[in-house]
Amino acid sequence: MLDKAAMPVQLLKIVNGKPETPLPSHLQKEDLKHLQEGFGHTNKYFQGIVILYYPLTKLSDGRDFFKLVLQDMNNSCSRTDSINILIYGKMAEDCARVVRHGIYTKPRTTGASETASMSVAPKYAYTSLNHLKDGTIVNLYGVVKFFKPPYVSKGTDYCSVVTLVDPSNVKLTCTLFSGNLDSLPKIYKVGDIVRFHRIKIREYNGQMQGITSVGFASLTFDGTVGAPVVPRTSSKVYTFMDEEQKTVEELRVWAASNLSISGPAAKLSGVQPMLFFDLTCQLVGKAKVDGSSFLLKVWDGTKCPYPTWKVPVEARDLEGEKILLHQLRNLTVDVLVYDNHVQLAKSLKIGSFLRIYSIHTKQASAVDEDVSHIEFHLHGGTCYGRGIGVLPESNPDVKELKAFLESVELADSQNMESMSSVELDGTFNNVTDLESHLQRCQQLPVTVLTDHQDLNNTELKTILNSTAPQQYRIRAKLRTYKPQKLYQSIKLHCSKCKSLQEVPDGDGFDFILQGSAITAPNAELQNTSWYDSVMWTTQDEKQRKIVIHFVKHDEMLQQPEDTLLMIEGGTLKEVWKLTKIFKCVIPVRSTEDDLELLDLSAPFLLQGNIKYYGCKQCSTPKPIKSLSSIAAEQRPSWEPTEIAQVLGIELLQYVFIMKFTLIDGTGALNAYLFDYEKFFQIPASEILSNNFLQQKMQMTMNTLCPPGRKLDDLPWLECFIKSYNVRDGMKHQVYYQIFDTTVAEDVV
DNA sequence: GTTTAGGGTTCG
Repeated sequence: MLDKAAMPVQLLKIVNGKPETPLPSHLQKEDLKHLQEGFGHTNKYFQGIVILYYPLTKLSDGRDFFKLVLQDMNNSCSRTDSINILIYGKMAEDCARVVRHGIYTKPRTTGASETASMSVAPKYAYTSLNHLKDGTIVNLYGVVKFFKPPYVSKGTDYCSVVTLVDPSNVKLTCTLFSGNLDSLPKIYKVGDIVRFHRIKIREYNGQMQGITSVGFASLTFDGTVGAPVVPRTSSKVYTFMDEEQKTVEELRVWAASNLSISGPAAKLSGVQPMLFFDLTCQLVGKAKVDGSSFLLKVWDGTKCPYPTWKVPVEARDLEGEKILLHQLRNLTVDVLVYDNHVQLAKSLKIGSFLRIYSIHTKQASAVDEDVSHIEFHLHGGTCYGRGIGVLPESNPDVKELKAFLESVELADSQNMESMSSVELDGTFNNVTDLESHLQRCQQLPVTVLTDHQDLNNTELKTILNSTAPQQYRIRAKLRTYKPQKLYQSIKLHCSKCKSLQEVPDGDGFDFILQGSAITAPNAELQNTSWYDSVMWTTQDEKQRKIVIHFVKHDEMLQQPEDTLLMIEGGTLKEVWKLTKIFKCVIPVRSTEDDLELLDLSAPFLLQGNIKYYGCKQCSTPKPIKSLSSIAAEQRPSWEPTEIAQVLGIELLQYVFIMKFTLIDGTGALNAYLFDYEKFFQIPASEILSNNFLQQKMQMTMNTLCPPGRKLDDLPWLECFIKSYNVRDGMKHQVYYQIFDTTVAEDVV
């Protein structure tokens, strides 16, 4: 490549290892080890891979200067495997231009470094995974497709196995070793993005393999589109600038549509027997069991719906806060870890946040048990990435978990406080006293009125014998209720035609999205005065076209959390991911002259976890351009009601519909609860997508109607009910509905 | 100088 300074720079295309156009015959290839100081090398050439290059700079005499490092790809393990090349003058500029275009990452054009250092930051060259060659040491980027969190190997080091993919669709499995746990990449989930420097490439079993070499260093990034690009690393010094940021962002977008990344992680409340899953949790206690197994007591704030096993251990072997272990005894689960995981498990700190990968839930029953229980095992070995990872407090999943655990702990400690005050109070010396105290508590109603306190109670018998319509105040007990599965109580209600309908499931939405993706995007509807559009085609064989229209405000794009966007051709997963980042997402498709909403069986708007639907009967969808009127407002709030109104959509409201069977000793009647939010103090719109609220509602219902209680022991409810007539042909019936009533403050 | 593991679920 370098012959005489006057020779113009040419880019040679290498096909099947040979230059497409042959090199001049007088040139001879020279091996790096035959180069000698002080010798002329006229008519010789050296071939190598650009592993590093520096920005083109000007010397004090005005000449251009370019430095790059080439590595001999056939000889990279020897000590003299690379050569520094310094180029001056016109050729420096030409060479810099060729190098920039020949490799994966493009260099910045400015020379400023982010650090205070005076030195010029080097430009690393990155090899894409389809261009790896045996025996080379390279720098590369990849999306994590599979990984084994660091574990203790049988040798002297920790080991972590990581499989990467990149947009060339080539996979590379890397086996990384280090005596220092901290210097292995901090990968927490599939989809994370890594940058490896100085990884050695070898061929193993007919495939390329990566392995740590001297000076190996890594950066790891969250793979979520839109998340901050913050590297996780143990290196104190690393180069990371605009190009690197751009590369990570590009890989995120690529991964989002080309890699299947599993959805939200399983919680203890969602475990099923006989499966493997990853659990994100906090360590509450640990204990040695025997030589080959070790016990971890963990919780994630949710309750496992099955009885769980308790591993018997000596009390003195159990490490952890005794009080907390007792308080959380019904929420913690015992995880038994085996063999190679024991050493790591022993070293874990109580209180730390863990992700336990590929836990096995096993159904079993002990001899003295009637019902079976669930056991949690982390078997020996590292198949499927089985292992334990410690998550830092800065991890977004940990932040979310912490907030959740704090809310659970708060509720729990309040109960503990009231219990201990009862227990500590001298008046309650024995069980009978305690019971009578509890009974007195039960005299207090578990629901209260929000209005009409001056009205007197009416007995149910009197109400049943009266004509409708009328309103009453009652004091009654909740004998039973329907539906027992609380999520079934959520319906969609149209306030215009009064119809009720089931909340559609995700499959129907997926089907409608798939159907709409057939419609080709209309280029004329992109980049208008009120939105900017971005279109791309997926890399897979489907070649799907996706367009995102970002609605502007004052001709400017807003922050993602304030932005409404419309999407054409997206999948369920893509739409769902966008809702995590942007304020509002509206799925649309192109017509000849405007974008339009999809079928109203699909949500017309998604905000956070909430899907908003329109009434098919009462809506008259208007062209999408009607939205521009909201975009032009002073501060667009993107309220669903307002969006629905301008789009001609009759917004369906989420409601709880339940049937309460009430008794008071004089009679029994069924009263309907029709509630948006007031009764449970939980928005009906949020409950389907919020596990915590579902548990909260279940707890509320357990207080109103404690399972397994005798009639006498049920708590009292204070309610307002109204009677009304329903005539259906010849049939006439009186119905009752609860209103102006809410669950008591101490019950919520 | 340079092993370890080299992805693909279970003894308990």
